[in-house]
Amino acid sequence: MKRIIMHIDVNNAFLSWTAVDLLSKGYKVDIRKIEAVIGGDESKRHGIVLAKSPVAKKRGVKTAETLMSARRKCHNLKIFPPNFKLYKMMSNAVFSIIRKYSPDIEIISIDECFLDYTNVYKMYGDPIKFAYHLKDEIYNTLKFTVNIGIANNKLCAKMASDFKKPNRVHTLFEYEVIDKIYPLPIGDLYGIGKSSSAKLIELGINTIGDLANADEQVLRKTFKNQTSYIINKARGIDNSPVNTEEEERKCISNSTTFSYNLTNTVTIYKNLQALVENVCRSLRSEKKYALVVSVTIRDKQFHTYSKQRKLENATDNPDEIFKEIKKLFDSVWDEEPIRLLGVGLSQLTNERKRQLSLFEQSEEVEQISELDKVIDKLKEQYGSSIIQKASLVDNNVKKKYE
DNA sequence: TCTGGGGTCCTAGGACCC
DNA sequence: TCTGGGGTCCTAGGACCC
Repeated sequence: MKRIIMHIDVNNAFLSWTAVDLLSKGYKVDIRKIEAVIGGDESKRHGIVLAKSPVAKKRGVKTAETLMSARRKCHNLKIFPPNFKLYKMMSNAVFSIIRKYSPDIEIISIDECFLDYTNVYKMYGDPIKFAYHLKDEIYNTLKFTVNIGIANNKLCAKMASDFKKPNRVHTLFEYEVIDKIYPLPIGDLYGIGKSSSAKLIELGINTIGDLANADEQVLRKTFKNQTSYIINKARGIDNSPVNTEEEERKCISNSTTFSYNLTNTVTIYKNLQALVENVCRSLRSEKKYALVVSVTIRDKQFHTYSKQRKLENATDNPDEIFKEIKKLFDSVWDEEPIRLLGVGLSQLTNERKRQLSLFEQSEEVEQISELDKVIDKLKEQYGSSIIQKASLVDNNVKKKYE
């Protein structure tokens, strides 16, 4: 028997969620119905579009474009700041409605998930009727709309939910693939971005159908061993299972774009240290240890480069990680003014796997870790400003005078 | 003109070993 | 003077997604 998979996607999630929040606070305008976007603070150089209203979209506003450019397209554009705490709450609310019907869901981002309907088919019946019911229940309960795509695999369910928006249910069953997606431009295929579509168009492949019928040997020169994978995607073939288990995190990172470019090493180190503290907090909350640490630098020309190093032993110790980060930074920075700094941890393990040297006391290592855990607890209860390492108590962190 | 932040996965080249 | 081939690990960077 064929699987039945649904993909549930909140329409313009950040903007819808902010709209609902504003209306609940007495705001008179539904920002979904005007030229509006959710965007960062331009004075902090975070000035890009995170989400757009359908009206703004009609005027050509695209996600991730600059607010400056969006304003040129919409002369009455209203810009609202993001509220990630609110978004997390809204996200949890929608997933818990879906989870009432089946535990077989895979959450793939803050605003979308897959539901494997196969096992509950007998219980709830016709998937299309069910999808309409679910969509309406979400709207009636939470006051925002979703799109639902129904198909025989995840890829097609995802493609289907991306058809006409908002507030729609679409199907893309195996027998509908040729009619419904073969005519679409190649860039509409999930996983084919700007770079790959440019290469494909160069090869005369303009639609998903062109790719589905392409000569594998010809594509192999460009796409190597990804070739049959992307051709299968164009044909709507995807056997990946709905992954109910929460995936273990594979990396943790934190980065900041500064209001002003940094050149002063004292300020740079303080910011690197703050980034290290952040990633280490996440690391400890996951009860993991990192084997690889990396630093990323973006300079004022927007050139981005990085350096990483594998450690002898996995660690969650911020001082140890900061020492490495500082070394990596010193070895790679070319003294160009810095726009962004990032710190990353990867190859995460569940054990410290630490081979103690002869003179190292195991209790000492434990104590450091225990102290950090206590600090985390305090921060959790009283907010992150309650306690800071002495070296971080300095207003200069993230406030630049350069 | 201006361009966020957090992820995952893949490739390519060099080092190193047998 | 001419110089194998695999295999694995590490690092840098790019592509793609939301």
